[in-house]
Amino acid sequence: MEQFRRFPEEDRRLLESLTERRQRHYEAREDVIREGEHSPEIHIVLSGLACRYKLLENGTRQIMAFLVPGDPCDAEVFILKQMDHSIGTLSPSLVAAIPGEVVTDLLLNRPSVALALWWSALQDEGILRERIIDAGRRDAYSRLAFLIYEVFLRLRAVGLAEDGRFDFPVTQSDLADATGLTPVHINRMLQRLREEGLILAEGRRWTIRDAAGLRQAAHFTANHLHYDRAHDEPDSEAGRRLKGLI
Amino acid sequence: MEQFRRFPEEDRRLLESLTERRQRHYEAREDVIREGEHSPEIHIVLSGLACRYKLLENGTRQIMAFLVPGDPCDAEVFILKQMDHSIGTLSPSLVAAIPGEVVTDLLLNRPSVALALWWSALQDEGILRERIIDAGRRDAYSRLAFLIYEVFLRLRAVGLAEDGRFDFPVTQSDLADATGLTPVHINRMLQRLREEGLILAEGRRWTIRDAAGLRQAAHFTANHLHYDRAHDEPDSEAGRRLKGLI
DNA sequence: CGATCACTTGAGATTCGTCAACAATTGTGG
DNA sequence: CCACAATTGTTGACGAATCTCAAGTGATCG
Repeated sequence: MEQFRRFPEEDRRLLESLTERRQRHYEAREDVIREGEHSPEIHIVLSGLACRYKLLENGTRQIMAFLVPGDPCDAEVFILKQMDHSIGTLSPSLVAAIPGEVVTDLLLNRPSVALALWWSALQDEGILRERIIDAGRRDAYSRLAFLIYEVFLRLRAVGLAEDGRFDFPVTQSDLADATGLTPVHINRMLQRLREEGLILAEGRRWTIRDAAGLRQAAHFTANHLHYDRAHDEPDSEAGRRLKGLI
Repeated sequence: MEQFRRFPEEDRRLLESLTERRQRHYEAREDVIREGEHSPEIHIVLSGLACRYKLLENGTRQIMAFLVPGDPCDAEVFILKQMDHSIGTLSPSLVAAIPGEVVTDLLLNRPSVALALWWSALQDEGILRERIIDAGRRDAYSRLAFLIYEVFLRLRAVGLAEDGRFDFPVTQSDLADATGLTPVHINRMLQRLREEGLILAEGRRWTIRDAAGLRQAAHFTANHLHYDRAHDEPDSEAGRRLKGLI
């Protein structure tokens, strides 16, 4: 959540204490919240890997986003009556629950947190848009490369990818559900990525062996992640405007 | 913008006067704002049809969303440094520009407007997610049916579709760019939709002839649009919480 | 040690894309 | 109002990407 702008020390401690108060451990493949449900609290992934998904009439599952540690899951139930999709874990995960009233209070009194939440929502949108391009205009090979590279970047941004190595506990079926391809085809494309020396996947442990090559295979351009002002740069105009706003 | 909750009369008048003050007419296929740009104002489509799109390296265009009258185009430049995609018109359109400071002021002092903007952003997200499913798991026929049905619903929600008839001034190429298909294939699928008596397209004027059939062809489930509490129902818990919030 | 789940491989079917030609419509200048 | 150009829509033949089905290998776990 600090990728848009660093929090004041006070806010960081406050958030840490909030996430420590109500935690729950989920097994792999458990639901955190289901389509149609409303929740009085919002959830934040602390460790593990989760995803937004939807079950379709024909029984297939579409994964619409991966959620890495630090990602808020369901800030939207706050405004909308119910979830229009489900959140489920892919690996054993630790998830914090923050009561709605507390979030209200944060939005009211902690502009840095409000800004971070807003930024997170906008980043989500950017990622979704990119995934549409991905699905619509790239072939299976690029699509898979894109997905892997994006997950890698996002994990690295939260300090979970050292030296191009990271845990990515998904099955080839999960990747199929996320890309809209079949497991069989995912398998073949993974082989190609491996043969070409771009990645290495040993069990759930992945390694990016040729980041530039992978990026190229994915036709990746990063500006949809809006990471570029992640640090202590002087605030932008908009940032300044909003700082005292909420 | 009132689909989530009606505005107080005062707010409505305020917004109307704001949109009247700075309007600009665009021809078909003009850009309102381009990828990479930052704008000191946000734009709202008043009439016509616009879209969010992105040009890819290979020269193709991906349309990620249609913007119908009432839709805010670029509320995000408010927070993010620059647009990660472009907004362009598809037909001659009237677009209002509202200066950033005014928006700041609205967010501060007009909870109903703040809520509407937030809701609009969340609805956008839902639509994007649905489009991912669309691209990933539906065949060309359903994809096209889905797109048409969704546009119809959104136009109807803003009073621009009487009796299943509405203006939808797009070429088959535009539809191809929006669905990730080729114009040729769009043509064939449109023929099929016509043959089956689901739709009628005479020039830019479209008619839904069999809404239920189209809905079925599209595998459409509407909850991602979150229209269900469009009217003067008692406020939800979240709505009440937020009312005094921003 | 057997069962289950994930992964791998091959062959054939299907959807959709590509290319190329042509028809219909719209727009434009004379 | 006409003639022509440009854009949009339509059609067919063919090829490529991806899916489906089916079988088999390999790991993991009780």
